[in-house]
Amino acid sequence: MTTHKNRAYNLSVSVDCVVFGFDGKELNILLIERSIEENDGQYNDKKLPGSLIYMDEDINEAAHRVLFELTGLKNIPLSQFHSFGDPQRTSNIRDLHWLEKTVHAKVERIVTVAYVALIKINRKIKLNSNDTSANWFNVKNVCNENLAFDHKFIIERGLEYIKHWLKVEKHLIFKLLPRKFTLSQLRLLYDAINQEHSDVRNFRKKILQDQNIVCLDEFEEGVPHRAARLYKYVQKT
Amino acid sequence: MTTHKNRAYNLSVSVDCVVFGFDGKELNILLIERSIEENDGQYNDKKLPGSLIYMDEDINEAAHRVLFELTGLKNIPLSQFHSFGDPQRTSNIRDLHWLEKTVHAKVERIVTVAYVALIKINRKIKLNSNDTSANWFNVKNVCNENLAFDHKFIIERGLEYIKHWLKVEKHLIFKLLPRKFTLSQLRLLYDAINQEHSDVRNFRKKILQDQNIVCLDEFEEGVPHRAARLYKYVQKT
DNA sequence: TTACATATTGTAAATAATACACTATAAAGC
DNA sequence: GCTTTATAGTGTATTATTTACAATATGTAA
Repeated sequence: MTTHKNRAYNLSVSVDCVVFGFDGKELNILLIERSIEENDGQYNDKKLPGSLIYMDEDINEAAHRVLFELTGLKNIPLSQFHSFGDPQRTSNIRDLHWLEKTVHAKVERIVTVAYVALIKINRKIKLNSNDTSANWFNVKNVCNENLAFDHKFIIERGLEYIKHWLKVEKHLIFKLLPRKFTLSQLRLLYDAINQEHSDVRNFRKKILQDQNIVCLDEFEEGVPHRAARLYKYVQKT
Repeated sequence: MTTHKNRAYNLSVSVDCVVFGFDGKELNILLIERSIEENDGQYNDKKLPGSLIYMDEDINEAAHRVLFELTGLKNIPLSQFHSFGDPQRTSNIRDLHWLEKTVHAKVERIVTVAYVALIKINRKIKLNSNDTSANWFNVKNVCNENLAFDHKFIIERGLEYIKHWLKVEKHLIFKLLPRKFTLSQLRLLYDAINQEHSDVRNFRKKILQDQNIVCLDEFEEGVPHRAARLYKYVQKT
């Protein structure tokens, strides 16, 4: 067993937000693109919206603050899902230098508390700042991207978490859809999250049992084929 | 919104273990009883097995180490379930003083990462040390106990977590039972966790579908009535 | 021998899940 | 206006799962 000399009362705690959106076809995730100036040129990569918490700040509040600061998103229901505390997760010198420059302080080790959120993809995202900008990226392609720290791992765990979570709390899925949606959109979203291909008729049958899903007298517009009926989700007591 | 002056790079991170056991009738939890000497006499309360992590220690490793140090339990499968980071959770002066005395250091604020475990209640627990001792307590009565920090809240969340978790990963429940168990024990455990009263026949029918539960040619002994058959759980591929 | 306590067993009804293929409607191209 | 194309929308039969419900069996103790 390793021997440990010091109790850790001078490490840092951060929050990271794994925010999912749905573009009608595929699941997307909100990432911060960053540019790092280096001796041998510029280095570009992506990271989760996240930062260190303040000394007198609740971690949940911190998650909301950080998400707002980096993306402009406000009042997003964030759910804590896991904390990551491998000492090696901050071992990449590039990440550490960037962070120390950003927070103007020496950072030794960071334990991060990760949150997930499901939001509508058409929400307005903050405009680019000097060296970072927030954007949506297809979750499927994330494995090919350059990601900071252990953020690729955190995203995978976040994805597992929502998959599991939506099995139990089915209504949460509507947070990813526009207020008025078609049953095809809903089905494609189900299938995107659960990586399956569900039967159209059985899906409609099951879904329409839910009294919270109400049929509207409106139809989608601007499609080059028969327009689908719109539905909305209303939470009933 | 509150204004925050300092990034937190000098706070502490702890781990706390919510360890459940089953005594055949009720769900129990492993708590540390502690005695605090004060000017006006002795103060007794209980706390979760937990402590600060070391500076170069993984949080999962820390949870195992701390549980071993405080209870003597080794190789317990611990699952992280939530982190608690309200700055007010360490606002009780008595808790803070006790902790600072224990770790020989000044502590300002602690974010704790909580873990759950399900274990057999007959596992040997470490003998009492000078001012603390680990013991089993009925979960139902925990709300009437004196508990340190926000440990009452953490236990409630831990209980919700295992309830939810056992719905998905049903085999985990066997970690709470002796290797050989009766179907009544299993049913009482189910009911204790889920706060329900299941039908004897339907329960047996459903349970015995599981090929991993195998019927033994042995019966319980020393009961003042018809002895029940024993079963064991074997993980099959 | 009886009282007591818990173990053990089956069936019918209701509900939920699955498999499966054709018609309807709107826009676009000709 | 006719055809093509693309997606919307619909029903039924089969199987699997869940639920409700009560009498007999077997051991100890009085």
